[in-house]
Amino acid sequence: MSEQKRITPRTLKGFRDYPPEAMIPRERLISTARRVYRSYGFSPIDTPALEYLDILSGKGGEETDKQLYKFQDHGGRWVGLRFDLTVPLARFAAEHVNELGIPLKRYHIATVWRGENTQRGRYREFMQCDFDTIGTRSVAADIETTLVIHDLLRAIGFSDFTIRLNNRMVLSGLLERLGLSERATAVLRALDKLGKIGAKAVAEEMTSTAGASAEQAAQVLRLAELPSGNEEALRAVEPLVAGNETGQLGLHRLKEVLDGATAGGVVDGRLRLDLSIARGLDYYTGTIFETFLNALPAIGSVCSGGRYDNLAALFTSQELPGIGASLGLDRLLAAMEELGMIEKVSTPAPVFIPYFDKSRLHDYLRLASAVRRAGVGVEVFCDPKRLGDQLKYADRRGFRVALIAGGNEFQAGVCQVKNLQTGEKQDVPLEPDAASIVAAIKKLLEIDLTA
RNA sequence: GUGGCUGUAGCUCAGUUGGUUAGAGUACCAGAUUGUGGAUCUGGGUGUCGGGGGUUCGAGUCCCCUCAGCCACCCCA
Repeated sequence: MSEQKRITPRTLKGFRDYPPEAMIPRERLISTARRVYRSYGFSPIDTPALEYLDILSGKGGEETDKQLYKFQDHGGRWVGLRFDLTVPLARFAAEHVNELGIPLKRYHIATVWRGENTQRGRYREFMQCDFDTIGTRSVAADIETTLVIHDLLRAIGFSDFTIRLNNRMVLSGLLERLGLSERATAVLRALDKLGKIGAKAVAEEMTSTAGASAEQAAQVLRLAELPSGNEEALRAVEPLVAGNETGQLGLHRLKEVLDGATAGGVVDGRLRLDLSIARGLDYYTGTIFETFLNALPAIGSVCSGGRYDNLAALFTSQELPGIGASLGLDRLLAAMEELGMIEKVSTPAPVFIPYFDKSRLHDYLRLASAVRRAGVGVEVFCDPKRLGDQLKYADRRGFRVALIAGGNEFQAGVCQVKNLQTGEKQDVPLEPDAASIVAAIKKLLEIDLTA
């Protein structure tokens, strides 16, 4: 026998395997997002992972360019892996709006790649769950976007979170008045760090890096000192944008979004005006969102987005205004893991049937398929090992119910339905359609859900 | 991309100033039990000490490089 050369199994930095324990909550989150998006009428789309490089790098940020995974394909074409879902959406919209019509409401749940340094909740391959409404400037879309973010977080199981709301036009108006329009990007980038590094450090960065005067920096920072109540904050902003049309328009829209969200059922306190959020991406032009978990603000925004005037300017002369947001699935999962919200289960099926009596395989299979027909997942163990071992397996995987039947049960025409969480068991008549057994299972599963 | 910290069994970790054959708990596997698991008992170490090179009589331990993880910067989900 010759020695076989083995390759060390490993994954690239920032790329991960997802074992069942990780994949089950992941899939659950994806299906929650899908359900919420669909409930507002957003339709699914998908686009290729690989695009022509000029399409991806067209937007042109230097930072973006550095993070792009790019290479030449077999035909010598320069291609790249998408690093977000917005640029592919722009290309998609430019190609297909005329067939699909406006407004185009789509969601897109897919993997993206960024070759940047890794950190907790930050990977090189991760999944985004985007939804966007394209082709309208109506405030109704801004409000709806707010409601979707809110419903999404609620549906996932959070109640303690804050959606921070801002409008780029207010910032622009203020900067115009201060004569800082030229330096807007750098100033806003500094302002965006307010929550993290504090007012003093922000002021310093504004004067040193962004080239603002101390007086200008102080003026910008007054945004941070706004009262915490939304009504009061709105009133306080008024004098700051007085006489500036852009700023006033932005302020008006903020008010409309706040009122609309309240009408749509967003509880007071979950949506907060915060003029210090600026978002890194510079294609946002109006409403901006960032969502933080109050229990874990350090992990950053888990759902961000905003309004843009002209999504596809790079690809078409047709003007396509829109608004949307993106749920950071992997970041959110990292947060949920840390908050103990991830149930340790490695089976997606709730019911377990031990392969108990060697001669009864067909009976087990029949029973399993009857239960499946009733819409409940069942696993039949595949080796007739000792019952204790099989139950141990079921326990480790997180099964909720076991259907145990051996010679005694078959003789008596019953099946033992066992609650694996409490150990309680009961004998239930074994019928051809397993109706009584299904009823017993459903009852158990319901009780567990409400507990 | 820059800087700092870390890396020993699947997991959590111990391992003395460099010294012989690298340990514990837990998990896992096999069995005292051919009918009942989530804390019974018994047996089993499952390890390229992240990888490579160097110093040394001798390296898990010291030095260099590299890979990976965490933290900060940057940027962002």
